[in-house]
Amino acid sequence: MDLHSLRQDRIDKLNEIRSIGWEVYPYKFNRTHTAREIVEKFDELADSVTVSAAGRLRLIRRMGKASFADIHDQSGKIQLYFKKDDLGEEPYNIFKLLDLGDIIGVEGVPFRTRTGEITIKIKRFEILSKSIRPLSDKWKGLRDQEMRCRQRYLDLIMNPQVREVFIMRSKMLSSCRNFLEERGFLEVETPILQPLYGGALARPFITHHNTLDMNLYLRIADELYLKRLIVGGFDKVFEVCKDFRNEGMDRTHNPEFTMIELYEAYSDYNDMMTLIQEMILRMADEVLGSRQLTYQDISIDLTPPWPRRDYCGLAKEYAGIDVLSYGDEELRDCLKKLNRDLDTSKMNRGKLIDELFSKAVEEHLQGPIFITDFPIELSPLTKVHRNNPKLTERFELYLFKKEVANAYSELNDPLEQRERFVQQVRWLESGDEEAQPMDEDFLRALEYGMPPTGGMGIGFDRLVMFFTGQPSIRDVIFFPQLRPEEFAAPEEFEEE
RNA sequence: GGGGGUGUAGCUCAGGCGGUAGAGCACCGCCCUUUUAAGGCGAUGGUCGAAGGUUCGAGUCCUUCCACCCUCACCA
Repeated sequence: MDLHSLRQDRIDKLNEIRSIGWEVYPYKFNRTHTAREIVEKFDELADSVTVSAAGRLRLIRRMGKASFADIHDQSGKIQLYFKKDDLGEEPYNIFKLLDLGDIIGVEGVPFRTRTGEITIKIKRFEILSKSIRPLSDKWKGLRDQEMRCRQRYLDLIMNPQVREVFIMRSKMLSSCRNFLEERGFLEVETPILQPLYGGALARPFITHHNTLDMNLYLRIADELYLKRLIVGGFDKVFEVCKDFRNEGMDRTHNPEFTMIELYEAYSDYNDMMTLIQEMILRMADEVLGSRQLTYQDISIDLTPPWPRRDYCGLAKEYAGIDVLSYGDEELRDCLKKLNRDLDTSKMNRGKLIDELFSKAVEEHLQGPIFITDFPIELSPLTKVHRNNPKLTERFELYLFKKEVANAYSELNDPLEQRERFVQQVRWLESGDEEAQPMDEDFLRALEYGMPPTGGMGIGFDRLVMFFTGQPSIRDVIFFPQLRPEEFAAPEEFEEE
């Protein structure tokens, strides 16, 4: 049967049910119990109490004058028993017109079948929503990766594990919020549409405001706005921010993604290390109930303290390179040795160092591990290291060879910040599309004085991937970006 | 952007060296009043991703294109 006939079949049934006088899309239904509650409270309810429940019909086993069916609600599933003698002639005939996927409300008494399954013996039922499109295979579910993303609702109906992943995502976010709020952090909201972008090294999305007749950028990070709030006297702030970066997409990158950024006045990057360690442990304890994190057959132990290794030391150990004393040309040569196809001619010093590190070192960082004290070229918004002017007080946290957090002692010297911006602008003008533009308004804010501050950004989607064992970022974002689909309208509308 | 893979019924998948398109589930009909992916009998259902080409003949071979997946490049 082709889709059109299957759909038309269901529309015909819908009309037949209506013609008998039953409502097909009513306004409301009163439930007394969820599926799970009926199972949990079965001893109090059995064979005596009339309960009502509602959900989507997922299986029907018809046996002539009596039938079993399973409905699913958010809590789980419950079996229903429809018996012609109990329901009467007309309702039982209506029941025969139901399809898998319909949403129904039922009323009846819980009992246990011969085989021991808790079941509602239906006295009365209502159709709450008639489904006119068939679900996927009842046993195999929905496998097609593309359809799973495009029609996430169908994925959620058919594949119960998917629901669990997103429930865990939600729990992780609450755990995070609770953790920060308990420590006096205030959740804030800052602009997504920004006249200037900044706070990270990435290419932005550009959009246009008609009334102002100006281009606006979708934010690539919140950093510069949150620091303005620190200037304004909020000592501890965080934001759960959707950021947008106009770059490649793959297993660990979606154009829009979620970052948790937080800033704490009178702290430095050492405090941030302690904080993220406690925060992730809290999530692990609350959401996983374990401090072992297993991802794709690799297990890591989150028991603190997590090792700290400095950036230059790791570069020396794994690449044999002394990042600080090498000149640009020497760095270029080293990079050529690691990857001869790479075009290094347009790379500035920051890019060269960054490239070397990710080629030679990253693969060793199973984690949890803090990489500390990055070269100054990589970190235009970070305070110079208190013991070494070529370094900055910055760290990245790695789990399973991937960066999941990035933090610094925030640069609060407005004059030095201006110089760093000038360098970025030079790189921007020489073709580095990821360098940052000058932000005079941000500099003006710093000139009023920002306290010493520790700040951090946490790649939330990746953290969810690792906690839930999902291989792709697309599995932890409800509606990941895909190319638009070509749509054919249902046949009955095609002529109009 | 480079390389590799996938695309066949509503869903999940088979289709050897080119010879009339297959299964399970779903759907439809009949039987069945405690089933468990209920069962039994029967029927329907296809622009084989799209467009070209080779051939007497293409799901199968060739070319181009589209979408998705993996991988590399780039980034977070």
